[in-house]
Amino acid sequence: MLPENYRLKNKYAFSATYKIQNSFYKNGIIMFVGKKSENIISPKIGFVVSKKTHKRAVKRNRLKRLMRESVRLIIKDNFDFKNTQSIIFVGKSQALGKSFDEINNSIKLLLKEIN
RNA sequence: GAAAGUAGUCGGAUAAUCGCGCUUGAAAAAGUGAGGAAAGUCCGUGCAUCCAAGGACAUAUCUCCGGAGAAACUCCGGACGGCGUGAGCCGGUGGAAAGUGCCACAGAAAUGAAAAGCGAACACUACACAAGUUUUGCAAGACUGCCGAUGGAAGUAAUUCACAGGCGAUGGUGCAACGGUGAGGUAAGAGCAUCACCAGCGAUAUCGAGAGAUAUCGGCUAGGUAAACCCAGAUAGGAUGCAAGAUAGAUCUGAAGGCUAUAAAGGUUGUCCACCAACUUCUAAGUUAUCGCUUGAGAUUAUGAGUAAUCAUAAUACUAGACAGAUGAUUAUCUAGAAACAGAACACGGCUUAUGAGCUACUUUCAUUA
RNA sequence: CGGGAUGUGGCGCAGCUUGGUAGCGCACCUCGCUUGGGACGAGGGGGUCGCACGUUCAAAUCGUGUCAUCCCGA
Repeated sequence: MLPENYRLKNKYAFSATYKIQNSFYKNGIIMFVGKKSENIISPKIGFVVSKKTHKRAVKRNRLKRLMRESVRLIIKDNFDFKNTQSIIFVGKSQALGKSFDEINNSIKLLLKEIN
């Protein structure tokens, strides 16, 4: 898990982020970007791989962990999120079974889209 | 040496860097962190709340015997049946001489077996006869087949008879035709108070705790289907599942109408009796925390009892407990050049299914050599 | 976590209760009709009933297990 101030937690935060409908797609990963506001130190980030993507829990967990690890390394490099409140990454079936390098590149490309 | 069977084991390891959950601690830090199936949810329980604590019927589940177990579509040992050359494996395995139903097609007949048909009159088709169709009647005396002993008829006789009589063998149909195969026997035949072997039924004796096994005798035979209804026996308080539920805090508001009669409607198990509760309109609020939560019908080791499942006693350690939900990423080396199936969400006992590369023990069959 | 349903030609559905013949519509192929096409008419092909085992003389149908898909409740 990410450090506690980076976690996107409750149901209202998730649905609020989805409602903005500001999304980007790359290699089986969809990124939803939430509102912007001043005085935000760290963005809240959530990861979703639904049961419809794959039936087996092991494969869903694997994709989620790879995405989380990639984001963790990016945060460590002091990436500038430009005062974004919340971000959600949704894994789709095209991303299943890919290596860490492929996932990492996709997420880096997606995060460049934030303005 | 090859091919099998059974039981068990293993379920990646090491190092470096960057990280996560929980516990302890003031902090630094230390400890600890998925499975053999955690899966499917197919059974059975604990635990929790609510209803009932009264009765009847219905309903559901189970079904060889003994034992184990909290219970189980559970396990162990045995019996019987089936499969396999064998080691072994598989089996929802009570009752069809209580009753009902079903057994397609074929066949005379599918279960009180047997009608393998026959005769006559009238009508129709037809010129008529022959022949056919239809209708009606008949009940073991008749018909097809086998036989011609006995009796009868014909004939000198051999012999013949759609004569009486005897028989249910043979042929055909079908999964199945009121025991099977062979011999004797007979005119031909037949379980035929004839025989041998076998199946089945009943009785008796012996062995066994029992399922059952073995032997002898008897009469001389009763179709299949209960994973069709059913019968018999046994068992079962019901509903809802940890998002159960408990505690604390916040909220849970306020107002008006209705609450007499009839009918209808809700809940408690499917029904009945019986019992319990209540509605409508306007209006207000709603991102909580802790417990339940892991010390247990537990685990490991040893000893004892038992064929075994399992049980008893003693010692040892405490070993995930999250809540957008922890076990990860990268690199290198190795087993084996690329590690399968797969992720705890209250817990436990089973069953079922998925699974890479090997290893160990015992057993069987075949081949080769001595 | 709990509950329910479905699986049958290429597609959508009957048949299962009460076991013996797998059928209907659309689509497909051939022929006819037409100057040609469509429509119409006639004829034809194609499925072993998701999979496995069992009960039975006989299974799409009955029983058990298993796989997949869909839906509902908290």
